[in-house]
Amino acid sequence: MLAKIKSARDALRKSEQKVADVVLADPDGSVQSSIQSIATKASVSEPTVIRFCRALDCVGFQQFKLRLAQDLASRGTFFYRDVTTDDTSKELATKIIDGAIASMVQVRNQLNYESLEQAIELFEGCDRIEFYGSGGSAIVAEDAQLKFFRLGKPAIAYADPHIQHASAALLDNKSMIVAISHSGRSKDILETVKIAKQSRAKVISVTATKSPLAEISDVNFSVDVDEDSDIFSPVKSRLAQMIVLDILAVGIAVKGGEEMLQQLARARRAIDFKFV
Amino acid sequence: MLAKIKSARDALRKSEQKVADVVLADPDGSVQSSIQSIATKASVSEPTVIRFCRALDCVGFQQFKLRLAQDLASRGTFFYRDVTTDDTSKELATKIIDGAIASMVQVRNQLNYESLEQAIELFEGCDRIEFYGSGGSAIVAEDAQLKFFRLGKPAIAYADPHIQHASAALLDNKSMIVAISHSGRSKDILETVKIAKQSRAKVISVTATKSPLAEISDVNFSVDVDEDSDIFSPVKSRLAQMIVLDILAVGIAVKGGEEMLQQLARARRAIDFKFV
DNA sequence: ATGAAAAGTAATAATGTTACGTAAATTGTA
DNA sequence: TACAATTTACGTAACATTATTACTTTTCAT
Repeated sequence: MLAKIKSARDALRKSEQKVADVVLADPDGSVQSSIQSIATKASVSEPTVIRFCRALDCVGFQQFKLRLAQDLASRGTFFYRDVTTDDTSKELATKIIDGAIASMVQVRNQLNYESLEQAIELFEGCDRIEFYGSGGSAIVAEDAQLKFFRLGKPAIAYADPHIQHASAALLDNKSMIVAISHSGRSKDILETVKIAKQSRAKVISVTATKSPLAEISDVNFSVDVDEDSDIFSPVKSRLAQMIVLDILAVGIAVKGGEEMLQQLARARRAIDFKFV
Repeated sequence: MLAKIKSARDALRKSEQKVADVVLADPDGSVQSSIQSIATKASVSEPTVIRFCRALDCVGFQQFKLRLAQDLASRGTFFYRDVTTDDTSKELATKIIDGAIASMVQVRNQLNYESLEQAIELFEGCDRIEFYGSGGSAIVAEDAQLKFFRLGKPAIAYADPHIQHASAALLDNKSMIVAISHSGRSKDILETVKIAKQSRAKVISVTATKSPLAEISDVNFSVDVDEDSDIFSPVKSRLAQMIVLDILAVGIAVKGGEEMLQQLARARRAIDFKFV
């Protein structure tokens, strides 16, 4: 949630930003405050605080406070202290893994189940799915392709922006695309999505809350991870994105019932001869 | 908090016990309920619920809810239970994430730090590194390539077995290869590694303990993940492999000192213009 | 200058909390 | 044992706080 506020901050309205700053400055205090005291601290009106909460995908102030509280609680369990140059290899490994776990816990707490169900429904109405991502997100897109094509519909992943554009132009209203981006601000992916929308394809995104990409998507899965700790290696956001898409894939498989289960088993047996 | 309720339960008054039972029966639901709905569910009055909260050292219902929420967020059970077809989307997501976390914890417990240091040392003596993996492991290999080429040495990933063979034949004793495989029994990857060894390259593997692949490698990172639970989607072993390689990459970067840090920062700035 | 978006005011609804009274249980005394 | 006296448990209803909605004013961009 804290990461979510940080990444959404710039996309918020002026007085909502004031609220964001107040909360970020003292998260622990905020979870115990009423709407009134936060409004006063930020010198804004109370409805503005509510609007702020809504902008962060919460239904109201209470839910916002609960989520924030949970975020703070899980922060304490797995310290994601940054790696330093004088760590022993054991400390290093522990820090990295704990950081990864912390971001998974965050995903668990912030995942929007409505989005999940919407996405599943959209998928069922489509006859093909394409995954777009560049750089690190290209890995996630490919991983998703592997998962999804076992579900019985054509699934493709493109990393090259030019090919993404070309492919997006050829979609129709029975197509679904999944745009994956850490920041949600990559020009290439935004352009790709615009083209896909012109083709009337359904757009799912896996990116930062309130980012330009999230705003133009039909359904967004918010994945917000602290930038700071990514200096050495941006593995955390990638893991988070992968797990979100895994949940989506499994959700679809489960909805598909017995039939789809057998399909999955068949896909697995098909490669058995490859092993000693 | 849950434990607290349980142990305090018998010392509570009769109607407060009813409240305790309601909360214990559905803690997740309770944190989202109002005092009223809990009172109704327990067939007691609202003040009784407050008294119940006070008995648990909370100043009011709100504080109780916050504490309970934090408790739930940080409860570190993470026991993996298999996904079933009648899970709600929430249960499903929770199970998948818990499974992923469980496998991370497993990595943390079984990671061999000696192997880590050996691998770092081997890397320092090499002037190039290649990653080989097929199927799901190809994703991991590509991810590793992204991480490692920022460290200043040529890094390549190959998914195609034929190309792997060809490339492995062209290595020398200043080369390092990383073979990634879930089972460690893929004929293709075993063949690739044999060729690489003939070329005198150093062989690191990320695979199952005691598997054929592990046995013929110079250094192995054991990654063992339950097969059974992979029916729907084999994301867990992939996450585990990725995190192991991330630890290796960060370990190398940290050993590289200030110089390498600047290199990483440079790599990051180079793509800034891509964003809006 | 006009319209759309943003922020605030004031009324309303909901929720939590307190004060008080009644019923039940407990204790002491005849 | 019976019957008050006293304490404890619980609920009712009034109250206060807090969140939310509807509406108005302001601000900004065109």
